[in-house]
Amino acid sequence: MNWTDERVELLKKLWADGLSASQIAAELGGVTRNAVIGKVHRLGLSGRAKAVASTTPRPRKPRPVPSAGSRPVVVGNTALAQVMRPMVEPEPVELPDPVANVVPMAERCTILDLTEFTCRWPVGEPGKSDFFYCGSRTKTGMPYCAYHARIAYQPVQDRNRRRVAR
DNA sequence: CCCTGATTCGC
DNA sequence: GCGAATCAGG
Repeated sequence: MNWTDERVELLKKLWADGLSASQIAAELGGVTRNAVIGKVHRLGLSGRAKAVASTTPRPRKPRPVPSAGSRPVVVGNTALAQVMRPMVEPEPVELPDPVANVVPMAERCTILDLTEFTCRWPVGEPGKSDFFYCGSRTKTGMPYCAYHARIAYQPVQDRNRRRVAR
């Protein structure tokens, strides 16, 4: 997944909106929060709000590298994220939310698995085989994980705006 | 332990 | 240029 102009633009927007790097990474799909942060720095967008006052120059550390068999390292379910992204015609309302596809497979659970600390955000069609709950960890006392909470409590038109007019 | 951004440096 | 690994901090 390369940094197309469109993705960079979205990154800039979300960063300006104050979203965290991990949230932006989930929104973009196919990238980690490290990738987002790295890009932010390369774009010169860093220094948002409270710069972590690390006046102390961080000592560098030697990097032991696997060297031999370079492992693939799969990050998240990038496959699903990729499928969702290339939405050619943005239909206003009934689009499946790209959000649904950022939920890691490992976290997904049924209603029976839900606890006080698992995200209750439903994904898919209830009754269908692909239906599940997010299952990610929630903030204490919250019904949703940090990411879905943000969406759940966002005004509807605000949620749609991005898809419609981006 | 969860999370945040910052930084380095092999690729 | 990219981003994993790692850091410092909340």
